[in-house]
Amino acid sequence: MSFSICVAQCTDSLAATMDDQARIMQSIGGVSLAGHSVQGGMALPPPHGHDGTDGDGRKQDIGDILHQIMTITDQSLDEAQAKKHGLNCHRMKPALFSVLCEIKEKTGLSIRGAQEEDPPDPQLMRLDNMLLAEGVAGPEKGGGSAAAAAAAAASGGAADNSIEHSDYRAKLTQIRQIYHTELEKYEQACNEFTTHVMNLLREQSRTRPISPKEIERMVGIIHRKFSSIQMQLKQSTCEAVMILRSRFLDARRKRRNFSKQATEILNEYFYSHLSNPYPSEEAKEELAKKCSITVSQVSNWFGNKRIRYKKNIGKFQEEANLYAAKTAVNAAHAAAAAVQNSQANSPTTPNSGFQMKDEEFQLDSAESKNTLLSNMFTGSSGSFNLPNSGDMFLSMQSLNGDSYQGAQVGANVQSQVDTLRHVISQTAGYNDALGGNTMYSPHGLNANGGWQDATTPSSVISPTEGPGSVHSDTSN
DNA sequence: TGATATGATTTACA
DNA sequence: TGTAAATCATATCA
Repeated sequence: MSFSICVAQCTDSLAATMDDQARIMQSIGGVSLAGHSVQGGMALPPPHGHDGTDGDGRKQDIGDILHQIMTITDQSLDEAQAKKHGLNCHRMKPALFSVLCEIKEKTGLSIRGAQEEDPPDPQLMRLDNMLLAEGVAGPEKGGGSAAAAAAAAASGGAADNSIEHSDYRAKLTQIRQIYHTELEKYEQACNEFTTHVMNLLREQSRTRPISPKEIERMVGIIHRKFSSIQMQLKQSTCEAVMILRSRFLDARRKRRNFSKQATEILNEYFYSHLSNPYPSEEAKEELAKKCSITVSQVSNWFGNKRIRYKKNIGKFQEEANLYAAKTAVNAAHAAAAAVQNSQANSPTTPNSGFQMKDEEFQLDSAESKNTLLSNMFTGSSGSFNLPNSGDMFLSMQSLNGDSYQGAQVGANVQSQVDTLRHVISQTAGYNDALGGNTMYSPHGLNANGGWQDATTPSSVISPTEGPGSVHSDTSN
């Protein structure tokens, strides 16, 4: 393909040079080398018709010379070498050489085509940069992980994502390998051809005047030819990478819904921070970890949630109540655990039972409290299902950054009790909420639709909030 | 199959 | 740079 074109062009160039030489030889006139081989066994016929009148004869001569040139390859290598040697040793050779130099100078051959250094091709630079950025060119750095990682960061489903990611990387590695193999081949071919041409020219420089500069120029031409071929290779590689990437990104657009658990975790955080639903970076990371999604997905989710909640608060009322109830149950669990811990840690405590101040409820165990609260929320014992309330509670604990700390339990007991009482008093109104009254109010929203204190995102890790204050926002 | 839900992307802005 | 808002594109459901 391009290589053969290049070779053909170089061969043409060489043939043209030889043709020039033949013409020069012809024009030398007085210098006769009759009887001796010239240039690879080419015997110059005796000059005739030099007065310019015998045009046909001259044409015939040129025809003969050309014929001899064309039949050079018919001769054996030894024969050709012997003839060349004969020419080099000829007594008139220096004279011939100087004449050739003179003619060359006159015809300007030595400077013909001389050109200054080309500036770096911007297109080539762009291609190089892109290949470098994609990890195809340059040192291997995990197979162009940049694009894959960027795409992976924005896509969901950790497991599926990693499969897609590895698939992308495998294909990119394949492209990289092919690219490097081809590049190596081109470079090798370029070097071989350059060496060959240089040897040829050096060889010829003994017979005809060829300056090192000219050799350099020829090498430059060859290199330019090969670099244009390399550019085609780079362009093809870039296209392949772009296609691969677009396919990968297209696949990424096929979204999958988050798992139910992930949505619950996110919703819990959202509704428990309703007054300021702006998780900090740490909170986002924590949530992302818990939900097996990425931080940017958490950000997306909160962005969507905020806007959709704000747009249609009524629609989310039920959901808000649901999560408030869950939070309440969690808080109840926390309170119960706190009490139990407190009892266990303080055997001298006179009050052995957990009693509400108003004596309305006596909660002996977490289970009974859970059942009781569930009943309260739903008005019946079965309609409000909290299958994972225990798990949810655990997740809420860690979500808030504070693991339930036994050491602080004693100090927090009172606040836990207060919280529980608060929750219960709220849940008492939940039945009303089901009938149209609302337990949740968009209290976090300003009159102009913005969240209060939106500029100071809350953190999952909030030292001022104890486990019982998980729902601190919702309980307002 | 259309309506709705939902995750992702884009654009503008402070 | 993070967010609001609009919008797109796909998933899900009746």
